[in-house]
Amino acid sequence: MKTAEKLLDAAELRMRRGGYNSVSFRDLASDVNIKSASVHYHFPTKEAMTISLVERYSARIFEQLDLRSNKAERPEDRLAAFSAVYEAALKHDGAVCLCVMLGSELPGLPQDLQAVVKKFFEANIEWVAKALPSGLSTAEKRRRASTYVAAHQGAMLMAVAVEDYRVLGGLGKTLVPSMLR
Amino acid sequence: MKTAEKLLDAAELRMRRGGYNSVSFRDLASDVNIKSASVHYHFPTKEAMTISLVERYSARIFEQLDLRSNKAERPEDRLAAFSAVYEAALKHDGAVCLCVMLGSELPGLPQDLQAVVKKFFEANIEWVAKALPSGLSTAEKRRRASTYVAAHQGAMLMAVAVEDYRVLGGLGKTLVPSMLR
DNA sequence: TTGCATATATCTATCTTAAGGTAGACGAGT
DNA sequence: ACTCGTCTACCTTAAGATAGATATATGCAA
Repeated sequence: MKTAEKLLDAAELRMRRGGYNSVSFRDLASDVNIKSASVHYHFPTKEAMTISLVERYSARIFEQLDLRSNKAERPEDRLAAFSAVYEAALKHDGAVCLCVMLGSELPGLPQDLQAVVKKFFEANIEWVAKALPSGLSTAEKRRRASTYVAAHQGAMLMAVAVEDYRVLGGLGKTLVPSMLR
Repeated sequence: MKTAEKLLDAAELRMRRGGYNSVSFRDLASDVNIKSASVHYHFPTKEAMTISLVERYSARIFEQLDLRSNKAERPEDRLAAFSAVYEAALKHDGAVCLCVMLGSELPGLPQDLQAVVKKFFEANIEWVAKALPSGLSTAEKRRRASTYVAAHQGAMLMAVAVEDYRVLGGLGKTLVPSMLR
């Protein structure tokens, strides 16, 4: 596998566990058995690397959302697909969504990075809003979608904090009815 | 006001904006017009200071929860009080809950600090669980309470990220019915 | 085929900045 | 005299970043 990809893998894992400031080029370098200075060959700065990382992560999430929902027609099935994607990510990697970490640190992050993180959240809200019943107004859809996304982000955070992954699992059951009502 | 309190105020604001790693003794010192070495007179280490901070913060939150709910008997009113406390905190300070920040960085924090942050989350879940209708089983109460707390934590995060505080405002309306059903 | 040139990917060595923390002096109030 | 709160000066560690040397593989021309 290419070194750049390996670096992104290492960075993703670390960042999803400890956030932007917990990741150092030295750690990443030792993860892939090179020296920290060599990391700059692949990514000029830490900000640039993280932007690449968010973009790769975002693409993967939306790919999976499409995959899991392409046969789902009913709103409740599409919402369930959304939950499933994040539940799978949490369980598979034992770490929260990358943008939960970056979102919480947002004001302290470099400008351009802030922008791509915000874009990720907006895209999530839009995806969920589109999944909601067509009878609702645009504003109401957006309100509910924000709630739904927020609940998932928060649930991942709590699940790791209290070490109980069921927090995320219980979400759909509890939340979906209020989304469709 | 005492210097120690002023330091905690400064630390709280900074930590709620940027997390544990974004706070330095030098910044805090300059916030209250002393030198960074003097901070160690009031708090021996950064970890100790942050533990004090979380304890002060936790006490304040639960004080306000009791205050806003002492006349509330019905579950929906007590849940509304919970939402109101965090909405007020978000709007007043323009920053998320302290433990959203610390919770997201949890694995990278010093051990003793981790413990008090977890305790805060547990206490929140318990408070909400107690507010739920008495007809529900203990397990079901806990599941719903976790969801409710998680949704609020996530909503604060998203509200700041997408710069739209209504994300938190809309929570109660959307969520409370599913809590009581 | 030989031989030089270029691109790729890494290295060593070093710089600068900032962090948490410590030791010990100093001055003001009791 | 003693305590409180602050100071100056310093230590150690780690971070992001840069410069320039080095090795290897690829491509191309004589």
